[in-house]
Amino acid sequence: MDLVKELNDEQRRAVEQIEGPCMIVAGAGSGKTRVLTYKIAFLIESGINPYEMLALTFTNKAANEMKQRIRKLAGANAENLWMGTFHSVFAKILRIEAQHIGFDRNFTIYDDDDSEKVVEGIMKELGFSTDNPKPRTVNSYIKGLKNKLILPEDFVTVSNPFEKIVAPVYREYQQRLIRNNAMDFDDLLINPILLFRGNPDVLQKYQNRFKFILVDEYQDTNRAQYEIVKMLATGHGNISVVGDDAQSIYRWRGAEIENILKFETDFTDTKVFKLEQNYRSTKSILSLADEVIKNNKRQIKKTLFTENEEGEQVSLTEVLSDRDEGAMIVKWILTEIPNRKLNFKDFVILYRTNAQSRVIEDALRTNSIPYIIVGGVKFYQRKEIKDVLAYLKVLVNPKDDEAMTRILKLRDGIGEQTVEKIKNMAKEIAKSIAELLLAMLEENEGSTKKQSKIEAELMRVAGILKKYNEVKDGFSPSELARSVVDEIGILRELRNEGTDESMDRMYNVQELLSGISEYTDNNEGATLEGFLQEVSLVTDIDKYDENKNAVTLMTTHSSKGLEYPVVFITGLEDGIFPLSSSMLEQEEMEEERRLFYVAITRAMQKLYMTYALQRYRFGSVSYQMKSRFINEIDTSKLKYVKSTAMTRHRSRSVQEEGSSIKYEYYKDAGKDDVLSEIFREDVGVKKGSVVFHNNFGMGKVIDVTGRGDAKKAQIHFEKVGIKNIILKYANLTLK
DNA sequence: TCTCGTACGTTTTTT
DNA sequence: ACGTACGAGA
Repeated sequence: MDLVKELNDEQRRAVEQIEGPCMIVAGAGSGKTRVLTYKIAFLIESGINPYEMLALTFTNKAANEMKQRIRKLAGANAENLWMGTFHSVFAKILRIEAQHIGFDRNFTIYDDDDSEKVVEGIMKELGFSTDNPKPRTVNSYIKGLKNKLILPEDFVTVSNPFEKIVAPVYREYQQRLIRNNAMDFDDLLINPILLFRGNPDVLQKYQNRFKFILVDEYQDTNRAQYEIVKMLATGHGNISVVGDDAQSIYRWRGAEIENILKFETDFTDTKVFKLEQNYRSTKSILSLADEVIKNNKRQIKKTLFTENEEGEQVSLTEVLSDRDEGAMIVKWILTEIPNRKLNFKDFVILYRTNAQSRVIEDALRTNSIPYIIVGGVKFYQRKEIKDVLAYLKVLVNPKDDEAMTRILKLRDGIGEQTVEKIKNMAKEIAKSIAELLLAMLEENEGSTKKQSKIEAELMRVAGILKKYNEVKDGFSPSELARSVVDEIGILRELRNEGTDESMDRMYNVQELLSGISEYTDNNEGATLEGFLQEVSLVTDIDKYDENKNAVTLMTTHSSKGLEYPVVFITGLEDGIFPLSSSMLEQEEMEEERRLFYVAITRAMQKLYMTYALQRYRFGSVSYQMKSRFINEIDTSKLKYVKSTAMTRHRSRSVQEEGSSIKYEYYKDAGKDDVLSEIFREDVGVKKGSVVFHNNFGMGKVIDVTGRGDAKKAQIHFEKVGIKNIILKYANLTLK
């Protein structure tokens, strides 16, 4: 490992700073990951046992990538390193220490949907209406409290009517989770704190174990994460954090930008390193980013610079509609690919909300451009997947009444009423539903009493549980899952349904099974518990394969930490970016601006930005104004174009009263329609015309062959001689 | 309890 | 545009 050669001076200094608190403020594209991985490798080379290090990242993907890189640098030594997201690392620790805080080690992890269901159930039980406030509102308020580390017992002196509902629900919610032997995402961070507070010896154990702590994306840590880090680092004080306050975009989830702003005062004798050289972007992209972010007041002072070339001007385009936006992007992709010798995978299309992806997908699909979409409806949140997982969850954790409720409701003839009855019966004998049903099964054994249909169904479920409880230890997770899926006949059921959606669902279940097989094969001694935990904590971005040759679509949030040669930032409209609900408070506006900054700084070579004058929102046309962020930048430095209609206008007039915009929205225009519209420049390309090509310059057309997509021209260029050009890709201009 | 129709609200962003 | 949640009727 040659630190001097691989790193710049500041990076190297940051890497070599071994002891004490260390804050690395790393501007976008400044080699943050590089520094972090080298630092860990350097620690290992300096003789520090990887077993004594804890590295915390924001996504599993970041953790896996870093692990790989460290392995390359430090070899097998790196194996015992603890590296992962806060959530996964502390889930692991909590399983080990579960008994100290009243849980079993096989606790279930509840996602947001699960939490909301629990909240809804409690609200009904306590006699609150679920119309106003909605369970969802109450749940997210509770999450907010938990993020701020306000426990139920701290939340008693409440004043307003809303909080008077929240307080008892919150209280009961936490108790319910303990009863179900379950933790939600926030508990995975709060419970370590309770564990450490209540058990100083346990805290000491981990303080002694983790002698070196490194935290990535420190600007996005919340109160609980901050407390954990502080507790663990107390004593040795060997804590390195890496982050960029300008890229803090998770305030809504409880992230406190203050954590990074006050790090220096939190930890005495902090060494601060600022990575200010950007290796990613062109000068023109970086200067735009700078222009945007300087409108924010609160930030750590730093000046980003780059030695990269000036590059092409950033492009800003006004399009008429969301559809035009898609068509425009298609056009750009098809011209950039030959121009820059790029592949589909070199492009990313960013948007503020997932809902915006749809129109863009349409444009890509009609033009046969391969794409992958990150985020949106998550695989493990799908109904059919949750249904199967519910069985596995109950087998692992028989106290999980939420999963059990789900199972029961799937059975024929069992509905709300029956579940209510069963729940109450279980409550009376202080048992979980699964425990109760198993006990009933035992009792009924050998009895000849005639069962009602409902009883029979209940006993069938109990029978399945009993059967698999008995054999589960001898089965691998994949064998068990396969067998359970067969038993409940969900694949057959979905196939018989025969609709397109049901077939999709069937494939999803099959995909789940292969996922479990893969997990079983890749992890020695794989357990069902392990798989379920992984499932709860992976996200789309973790599974995202950058090597697949396809255009990527994702939200700006998901793009953090990634880079692409060509970036499209779409929907730069007031109300969308910045999002309207964020336009009230100064703090939130600054966060939106940081998000815009993140989007800009993903780009390496070329950045395209677009806004549409109108787009479909909530099923009807809404007229949009360009983003206020655009007014904050000097558009004369950009290539600013107001485009004319791209897509065919027909079939539906959407002109509205009082609007000066007459616009007919096209519908169902086929691929050829769009292409010929987009590439209408091509129409005039014929023998003898003089044309201009972005790469080759001026030339004269010698011959034209083929038609449609395959239309080619033989052109004699002044500079490079004769070339055969596929017009579809070339974007020639007539002179 | 289920099934079908309709009305309604949804769109932030994610571990 | 879409999914879901709820009510009426079976």
